[in-house]
Amino acid sequence: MSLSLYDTFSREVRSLQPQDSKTLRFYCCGPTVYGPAHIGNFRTFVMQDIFRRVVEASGSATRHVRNITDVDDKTIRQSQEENRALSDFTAAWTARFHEDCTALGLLPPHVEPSAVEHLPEQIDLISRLIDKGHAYRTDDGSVYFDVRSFPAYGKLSRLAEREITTGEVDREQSDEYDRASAADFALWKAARPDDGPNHWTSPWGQGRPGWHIECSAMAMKHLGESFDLHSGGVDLVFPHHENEIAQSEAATGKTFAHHWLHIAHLTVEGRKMSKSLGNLYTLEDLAERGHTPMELRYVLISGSYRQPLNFTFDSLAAAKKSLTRIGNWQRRLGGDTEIHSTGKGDFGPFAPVFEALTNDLNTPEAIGRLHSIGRKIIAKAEAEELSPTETKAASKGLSLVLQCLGLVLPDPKNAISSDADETPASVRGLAAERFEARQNRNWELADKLRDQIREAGWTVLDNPDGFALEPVETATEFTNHQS
RNA sequence: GGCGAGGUAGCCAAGUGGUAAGGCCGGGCUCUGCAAAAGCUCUAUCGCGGGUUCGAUUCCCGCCCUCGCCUCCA
Repeated sequence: MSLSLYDTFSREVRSLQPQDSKTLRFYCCGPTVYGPAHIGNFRTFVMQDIFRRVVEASGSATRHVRNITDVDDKTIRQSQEENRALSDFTAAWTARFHEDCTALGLLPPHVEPSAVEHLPEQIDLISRLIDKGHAYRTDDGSVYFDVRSFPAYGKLSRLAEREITTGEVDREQSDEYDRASAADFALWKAARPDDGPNHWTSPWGQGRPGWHIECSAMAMKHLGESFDLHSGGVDLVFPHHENEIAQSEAATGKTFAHHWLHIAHLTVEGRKMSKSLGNLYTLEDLAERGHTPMELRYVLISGSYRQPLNFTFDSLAAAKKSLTRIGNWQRRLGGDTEIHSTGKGDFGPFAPVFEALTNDLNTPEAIGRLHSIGRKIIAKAEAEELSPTETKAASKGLSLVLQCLGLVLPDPKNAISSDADETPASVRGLAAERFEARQNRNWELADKLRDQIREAGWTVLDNPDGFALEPVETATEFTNHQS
């Protein structure tokens, strides 16, 4: 395996190797399930997915753990407001999250632990910290991590202690929990009246876990006390990951994660996403505008994960075009019928694409190379300068490379016969008739039938060997809706 | 204020100490009964000012501007 990857901790690009030289074990901070995830969240998950695919295609096995945060301020507050049981509430949003992930072609993690299902592990970890003098209980029954007991605190985000503790005064006032030092953070929060029934028994009384502790406990349980890589969005560097390091390493004395991967944020039309700006989009929002999840995936990988990426509806439209184009190449090369479960294999002429991915997951470079290599190959194919062997190699390489990128293109064969979708049989019948008319060079009838199909709300697109049908809206819906 | 990232064609976005990938849009062309696709092709000297160098967009300094994080937001 030869993947080099930027590491937030050392701040350099380092070669990544599984510690046991077989299985790369990594943890991803998952979603808080209190609403639909937005496209910015998915940038992180998509990049983590690419990471995994590249590792696996490089010949290493993976163990991928991504948690579900189903107990915290937001889930509790929101479920209370809606008068729903917390578990029902989070189960529904978890299901929605899974649907979105599937639509985006994300490989499911090997383990997807939930925070409420790991309370014993969290309580145990907190106890260890108290025993070692790294945590203390307050009068109200909460437990805090004592930042001063862990001198290395701040090493990931490189904040000197002085900076950590200044500027805390305002917030401390509004915080209902009392703590010894402003930088200390909650491991266990005592139950409050507005938590409703959402509290659990602990040695320190009724309450619930703090946010950070769940990831430490679950990562350790499913990956061991020391594992290969941890990742999340950049905003998690501080405080979340900093706190995870503190808790975990204070408890175990071992290096928590050996490599830290952080994905930069997505901006929308040049601005930070926020509810007040009304530019927080979900997959559903994009679908309403006629865009597919794969188009979004393409956009999300069109920039370097280390740089903020500017999402625009123009780029979504561009993605649609590019995907169509690549799909056509696939068809022209005859398609690749073999299944490549792990993405391992001979990339043939597309090897440089994969190579770009192993260089710090350079997805934009990979896409660039994919286009230039693909174009050349198709030109040769058109000129009939491609031998059957070369065609096969190109077809397989293209298929493998697309798999590494997680891009699933619509099967052109399905589009031609249009039997896999919800096209009405009547429309399909008309289109079939029209195809026959065209074969007989009966242009008059063909044009008439096309008009009829259009009246039924469908656009018919001719191919040399068949036809495709598209609803009229989606065929024309790619203008920029932003004002 | 602290820490960090960045300013590359109309838009999105890579990259390199030796005169800039790719995609979209736009122009030209080919093919196509029409329409749509598809294929080919054209379009930038890299925020500003210095410095180092034979040579900088790429390294250093200064300036201008944008953005992120700074306690629970991917």
